[in-house]
Amino acid sequence: MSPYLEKIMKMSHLVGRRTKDFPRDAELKSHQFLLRGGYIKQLSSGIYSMLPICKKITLKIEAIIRDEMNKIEGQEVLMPVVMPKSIWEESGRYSGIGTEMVRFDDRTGSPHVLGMTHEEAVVHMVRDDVTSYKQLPLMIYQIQTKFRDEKRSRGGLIRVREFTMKDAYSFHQTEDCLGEYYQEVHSSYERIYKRCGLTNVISVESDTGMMGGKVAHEFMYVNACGEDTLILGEKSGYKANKEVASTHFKYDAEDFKDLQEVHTPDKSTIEDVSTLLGLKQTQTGKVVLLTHPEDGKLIVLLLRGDRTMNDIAVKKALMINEIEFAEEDLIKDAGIYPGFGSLLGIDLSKVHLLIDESVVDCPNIVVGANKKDYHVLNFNFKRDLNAGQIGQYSFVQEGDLVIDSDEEVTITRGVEVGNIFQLGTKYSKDMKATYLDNNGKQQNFIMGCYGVGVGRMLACLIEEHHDDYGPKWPISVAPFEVHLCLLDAKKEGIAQRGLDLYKELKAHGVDVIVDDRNEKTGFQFADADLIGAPIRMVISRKTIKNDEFELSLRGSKDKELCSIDSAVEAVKAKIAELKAQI
RNA sequence: CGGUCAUUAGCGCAGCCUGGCUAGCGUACCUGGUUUGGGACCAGGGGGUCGCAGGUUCGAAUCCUGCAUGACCGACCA
Repeated sequence: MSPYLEKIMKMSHLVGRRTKDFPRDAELKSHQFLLRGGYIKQLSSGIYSMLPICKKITLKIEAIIRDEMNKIEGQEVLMPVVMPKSIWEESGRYSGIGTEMVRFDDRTGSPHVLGMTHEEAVVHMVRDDVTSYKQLPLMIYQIQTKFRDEKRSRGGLIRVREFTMKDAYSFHQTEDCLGEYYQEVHSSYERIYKRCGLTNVISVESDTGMMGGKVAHEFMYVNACGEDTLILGEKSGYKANKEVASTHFKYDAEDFKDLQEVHTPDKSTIEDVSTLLGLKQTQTGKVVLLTHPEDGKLIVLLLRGDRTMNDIAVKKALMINEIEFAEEDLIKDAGIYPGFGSLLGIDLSKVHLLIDESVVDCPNIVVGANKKDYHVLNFNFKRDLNAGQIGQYSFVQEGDLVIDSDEEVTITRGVEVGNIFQLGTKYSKDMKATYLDNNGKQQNFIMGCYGVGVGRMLACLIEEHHDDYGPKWPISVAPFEVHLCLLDAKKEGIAQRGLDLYKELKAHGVDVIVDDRNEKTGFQFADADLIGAPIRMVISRKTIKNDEFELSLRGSKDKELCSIDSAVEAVKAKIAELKAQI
């Protein structure tokens, strides 16, 4: 081999500067170590370059994903990052998606977008190609770059604008077939996380969001740094994203008391009113006032005072994409007095009325009186209003009961590292993608789609596996299996013996990096800790005397001495041992 | 989208309030030497459009205006 090429994968030539300085803007451990270890370099907000050790980890994660996708008969493809506007118009999403999709014109002025997901592209790919039921079912996947112009990227690789995603799309004749395949993918995902060494992952029911469709699950890495809130019933096995979680309400029956006005000067917030009247916030009601984007009418949502509007549920109930808070004029038009708003005595035909389940049976609550400085005691929905569309329009909160159970919910946080959706025929209908069934009749494909965020998973792996000095990579995804430190490299032939061993290990397929720099022990060890290879080998003046090296695991104080002559066997045995543990 | 703060060498920062010689410190980097089991030491050295654009001034890293970029926090409670 050329002497120039031989320098590769030696610490002296590794690109990616490690530093003991803590980056100023990094809060999360994963973010700190990714920067301190020379894994990533930020180019812009939420846009990062990946340096060699990070790319190596990514390749290993991708190889595991690829292997699992192939096991469930996936066919790997590559779709473009840049797509013409036209296919996004076909699906109707061009106007449905907001500014998170980057739009631009090419040199001829024809409009294009950057792909943030690839349902449109895959349907375009398949619809003229797959024409017979005999070709179904099938699954197509890719590992590719997505760009989403997020409002706020943060936390290193946890939330970014440009990222690598494995996305897969399946096509079926029947809902049953989709349902079965969906379960296959679910199991496949469980194997992916396990093989990568990410253990604390659960799947939860989730919102279908911009994807459309009915059934959906998200795979959540459970950790406080997560941006999603999870609602769990530990005994009943209930698991859902807060966005779609349901609860149920139980109230002790009370006699309905008479409505009664009460003077509440300048007290317009729930907190002030409940304090003034000596009531709990659960004994109050409030209205949230919104504008309907299509007919411009006021939306009135009645909630128990302590609860928070679930905007996703509201949008779903009214089948709209956006909601905004109502302007004061619109509120007054409907006959509602801001700050003391109420539904008592207003013309209900002028508004969209949504009733949260929390108030339906909640007895004798305080609500606004619709005039300045007054509230009304003892409102009872069924007696005093009994109108509107009842549903769950508030988020589940601490103290709520798990649906169909008397257990209190457990609330925790998670990072979404994967998602699976049953799309049904949404895209195949909108984009006119059909095949001929065995009766020669045209049918729309029934579809599913399945995503895994590669970089986000990498960051979660650091969150799960690290100590004070750096990441402790599971051997299946580690940038190197073995980190070989040569101490006192100038002395007693250590450098030569070490580099020979390094070449021998490489020749036997061991993924090894050698620290060939003439650096102090602590300096080398600190770098080794930041790189986080699971196995460490050391050759030094002490060990070379008996032609030995020292073998230890990342983060462990236990060391054993082995003969260099039998190093390959010893290291391979250790690698096998670690792999067997995953 | 709103608020707050920031931007000076690869990284972390000082200098700015009160304008003034060649812009400084730590770390990292280069050369030579001594060192080597948890981030060594000595000597020498290289590296800066002080985020950008205007303005004030004899003179701007420093004062003023605008812009850009980034970070953090917030975004139902009428």
